Amino acid sequence: MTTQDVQDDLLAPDALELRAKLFRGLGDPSRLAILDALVAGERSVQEIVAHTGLGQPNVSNHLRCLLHCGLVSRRSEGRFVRYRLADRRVAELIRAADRLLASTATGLGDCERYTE
Amino acid sequence: MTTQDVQDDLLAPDALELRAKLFRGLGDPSRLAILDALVAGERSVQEIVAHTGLGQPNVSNHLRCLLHCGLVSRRSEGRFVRYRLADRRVAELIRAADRLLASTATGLGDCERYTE
DNA sequence: TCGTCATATCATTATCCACTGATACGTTAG
DNA sequence: CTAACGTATCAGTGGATAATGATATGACGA
Repeated sequence: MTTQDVQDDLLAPDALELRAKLFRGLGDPSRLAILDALVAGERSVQEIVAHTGLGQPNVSNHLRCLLHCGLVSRRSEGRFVRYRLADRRVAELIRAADRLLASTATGLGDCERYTE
Repeated sequence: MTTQDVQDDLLAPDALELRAKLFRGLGDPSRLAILDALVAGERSVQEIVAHTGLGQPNVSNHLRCLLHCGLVSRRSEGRFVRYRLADRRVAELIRAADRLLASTATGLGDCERYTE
């Protein structure tokens, strides 16, 4: 078994880092609330502010982050900017997480590691 | 539209928190490495240490966390404890994330918000 | 019974990351 | 052209979370 064969069994470190980044990106309640607002369709920043209850600069900053990593897309319409999910698999990933939460990962309710 | 109707359009705050916790739980490179080691099947703590290169107390602590939230399960075999993924949907969630990374969320490579 | 091995626990420390408030920027209407 | 509206930017502050090293605990073998 060559070194390459050994390595084939391991995930490349940067692939692991990318996964971690994606999950960390989704690990923020504010960004999840924003994505949840977008599951229903295209929305403006103000509509998202109203939907989530978050502050406008906060929403704008998170949207910039989500846009940069490619989870959402945007188009301008005069002074309004409308955001949407870039791919329906974003919603699918969140639904897959929900199914796991409902069936297996039931201990998160009384998790002591993460604050509520 | 009653208050209840309004609420129906919003995700319950604690449902959002649970999602955030699950994703934060997966947002750690060490825990992802551990889960990746378990995708291949049941392993002992030492095997996971060898596979991931992480310290033994570190692996043990993360396994405790994963066990508590329900993502992995364990069985004792003498002085050895063997861990495995509690549900194949854990691996499916990770694969769904990988597909998103490969196709849409391509900006995470040069993400400035999260360290590498 | 005791030493060894495998695993678990925890305090300390260091690092990571989100929100606010003020304000800048672009578009629109009068 | 200017004020108002919608959105974007950012420094400062505060809170969250992971790894280490030492050590405790339980099982096993001689």
